[in-house]
Amino acid sequence: MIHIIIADDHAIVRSGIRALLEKVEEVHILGVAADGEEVIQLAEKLMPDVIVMDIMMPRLNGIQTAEKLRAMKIPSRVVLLSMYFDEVLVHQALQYGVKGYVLKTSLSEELIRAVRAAFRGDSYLSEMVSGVMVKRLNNPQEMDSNDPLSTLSPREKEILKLIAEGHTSSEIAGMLFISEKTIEKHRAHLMEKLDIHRLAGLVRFAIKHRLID
Amino acid sequence: MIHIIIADDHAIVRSGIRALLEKVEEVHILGVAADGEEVIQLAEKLMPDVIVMDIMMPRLNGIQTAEKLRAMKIPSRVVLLSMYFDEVLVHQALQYGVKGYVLKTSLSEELIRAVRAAFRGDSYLSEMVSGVMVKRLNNPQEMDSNDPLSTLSPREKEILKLIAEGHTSSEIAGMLFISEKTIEKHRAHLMEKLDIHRLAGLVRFAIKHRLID
DNA sequence: TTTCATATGGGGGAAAACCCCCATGCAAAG
DNA sequence: CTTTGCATGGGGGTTTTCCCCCATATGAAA
Repeated sequence: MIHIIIADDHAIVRSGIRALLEKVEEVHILGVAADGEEVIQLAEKLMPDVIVMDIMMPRLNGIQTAEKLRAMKIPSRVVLLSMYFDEVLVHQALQYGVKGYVLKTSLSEELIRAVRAAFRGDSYLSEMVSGVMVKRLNNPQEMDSNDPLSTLSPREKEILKLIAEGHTSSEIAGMLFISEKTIEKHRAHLMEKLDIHRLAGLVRFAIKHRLID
Repeated sequence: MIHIIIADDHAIVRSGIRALLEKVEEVHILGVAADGEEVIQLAEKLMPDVIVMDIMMPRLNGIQTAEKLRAMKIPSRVVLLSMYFDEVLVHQALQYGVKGYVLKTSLSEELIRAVRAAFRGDSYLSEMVSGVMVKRLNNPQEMDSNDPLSTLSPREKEILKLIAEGHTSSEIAGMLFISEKTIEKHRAHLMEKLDIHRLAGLVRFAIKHRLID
């Protein structure tokens, strides 16, 4: 029997995951929680084998909760669910002994696989996640990036901002008193570094990282 | 029997909601979809009684999908699921005949209630949602008009979303099975209506008005 | 009934973005 | 002292955007 606690701040998602996991025979759901604090309290009392929780929760988030569980020497294995793939979060999660990192876009079978692996003490990462992490291990130091913005030089950030504001390369060249070719060079370099190959993507990146708006 | 289609871009959530609704006896799940386009195709073929879908999806979002279903005279009732409460979205949703607006933070019983209400032709809004909407009805005129999104046709909004997601005109033409020239025409029309004459501006507009991100 | 918005489609062309190739100078790090 | 990253600049080419011109069909509104 795998004894499980489920945590997600969205009650419907919580119930959905519960219903999903309950279809697996060897699974028994001990309880559910809406945030990390509740997880801690429940875990202390119920000693689950596996805790399946969303990474984005109010009060204590998934990572912080995993950290605290570890500090309290609660032996439950943690499987994190995440909306997006975030390299930094995965990295942190693994440091705190998290056994699974599954994207919500993954098939439900992946979640079940992750739970089983965690129960055995093994790790399970969504394919997309593990792929990038392996690449990571091969060249570890290069960009310690807690933030992709930090991989950009000041000049690149300046130009990215102007691009995202809607200026053309020739306009930017005029503003900065340098050649249009240089702007294009920076633009290409930006795209390569960020692995974004379309203007629309650059604009979204700039907004997301608060260079504009 | 209530015949249902479920749509959410996160496979795990999708399966979870499916498992949840399948526990209700009179419910039968006809199919699931990952975005609005798939919903349209499935709904046309399977004629579900109720469509339960997330409001935030790639390609066609929940609101746009409801709008399109209505335009196509598909009689299925729509229940929208949303992460958070957004007055403008609820207002739009109700305009397009959406029968239910349920927050993901609601209890799963609420979703079931909403599905049953929709099946009967009634409406169901999460408590928090209905409260604010009633307040709204008491002073109706003030808003509604200055929303530039409302000046766009459904097709234009659909295409704006795809543009902002970073697709080229030819890609979009391929997705929608229409000519690249028509996409360019819509694009030009969009820019004229919004008085935005650069791609970067369109992306910022789309994000600001929650068509994406 | 005529007009208007919507949605569809096409030709052509200038500008911008995007993709290679090439190079120089400087400063920091190995 | 050589390498590496940053910033600068150019040649040349394809694709995409953006701007005109043109058109047809439908359904709603005036």
